[in-house]
Amino acid sequence: MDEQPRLMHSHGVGMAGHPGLAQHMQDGTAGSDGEGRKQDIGDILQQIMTITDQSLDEAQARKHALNCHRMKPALFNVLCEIKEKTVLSIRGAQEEEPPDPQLMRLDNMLLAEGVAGPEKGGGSAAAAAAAAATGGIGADNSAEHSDYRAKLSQIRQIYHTELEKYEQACNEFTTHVMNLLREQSRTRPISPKEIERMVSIIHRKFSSIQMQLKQSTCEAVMILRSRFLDARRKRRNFNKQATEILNEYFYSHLSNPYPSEEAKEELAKKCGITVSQVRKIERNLKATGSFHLLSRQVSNWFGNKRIRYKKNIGKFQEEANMYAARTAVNATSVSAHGSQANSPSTPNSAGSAGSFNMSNSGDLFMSVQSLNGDSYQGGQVGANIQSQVDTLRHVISQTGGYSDSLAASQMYSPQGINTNGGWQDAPTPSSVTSPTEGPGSVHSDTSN
DNA sequence: GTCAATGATTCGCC
DNA sequence: GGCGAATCATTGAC
Repeated sequence: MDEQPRLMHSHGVGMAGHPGLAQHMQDGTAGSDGEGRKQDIGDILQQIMTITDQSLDEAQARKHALNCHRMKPALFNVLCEIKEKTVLSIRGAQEEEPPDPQLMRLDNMLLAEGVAGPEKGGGSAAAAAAAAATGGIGADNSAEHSDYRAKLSQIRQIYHTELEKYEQACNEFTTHVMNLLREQSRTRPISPKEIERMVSIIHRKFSSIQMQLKQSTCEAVMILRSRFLDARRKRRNFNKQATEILNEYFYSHLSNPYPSEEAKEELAKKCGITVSQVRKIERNLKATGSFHLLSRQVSNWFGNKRIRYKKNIGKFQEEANMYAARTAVNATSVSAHGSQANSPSTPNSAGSAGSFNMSNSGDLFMSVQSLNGDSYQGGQVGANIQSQVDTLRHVISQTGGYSDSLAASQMYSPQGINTNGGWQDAPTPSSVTSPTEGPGSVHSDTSN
């Protein structure tokens, strides 16, 4: 096989038309027998076209014959020209792609997280930034912090190792392909531009793999952050007292268990929201001027309670009975004492605004009274009658022969959940007091 | 370790 | 913006 360089640039391509062929023809083979040459070219093309239909041995033999053919250099040049034109037309549309916005986002995020870019404390800085962003992690969580930093540093290390591997693999593969193409250029027309294009394709492929690596790293960082910083991870069960307060309210307002914002705040205060939670909330209140956070946990609790109660009334029957009985006792007490409810001398009377004192854990009944609004509403005992009646009805029904839980659960339906699955008589939640109050009703005492 | 309970979040709807 | 519903994630009992 001849050893002349077959890269297209070395063939002096550039004449109009088919200069390679023309050159060959001018080299003494043109002019005399034009018909014979046409026949030759026709034969060569025919052989090329049918080469894939032949067996390997046959093809090899034909290939050898083609390589030795006197017209081969000219044909080779023609093919080079055609190919170059085609490749250039393809390339035209692919020049200078803009940077991928997704890749930019990933890069920015990795930089922000301290995974990409110079070390400069890397994970530590990111952990500190994350902590600052959440604002909820103090010195008491320094152990978790160091753990977080360690894990982030681990991610960073893995990311850089993998990145190096990818870059190395990319370079190796590019070199390999270039060598291969140079080798193949001996037997088929391959232009340097084509090689260049192939290299850029390889780089694009590897950069897409790199993007996957960056994506995975981002995901890992996100998971790590959620693992250490997600509020859900800080979940603590409410203490028994708080649960009882909330349950008292829920079951005593079963016909409309939608506490107003004020009621939620009041409940939140009265429940055992931890000191740190309260402090955090207070900080937020100062910073934002919003009072919604204060009752967020209460809202969550009621949201969960409503849906879980509705889903499985039977399961909550016993609990409902217990709280209903307490409230019933409360109601009975209210009825029995009648006017005394307004007496300033009565601990839970109007005179004791904000006297809802759950520190006296033995006085749940009192708590219910307060929560039902008696002590807030300045003697509007009647305003709370509806919820008391609700629970009384329930207790009376319970003692009236409902033994199976299904029947018992159905018993609740008319007073609480309607047939559509919604809460019956559920107007816009207004206050901590009975739903029978007007929509605009608010506590007279929210200073507590 | 399993599993039920439960607080918190997310999403779609109104 | 609040709610219901679904889901996640943790706790605590066993």
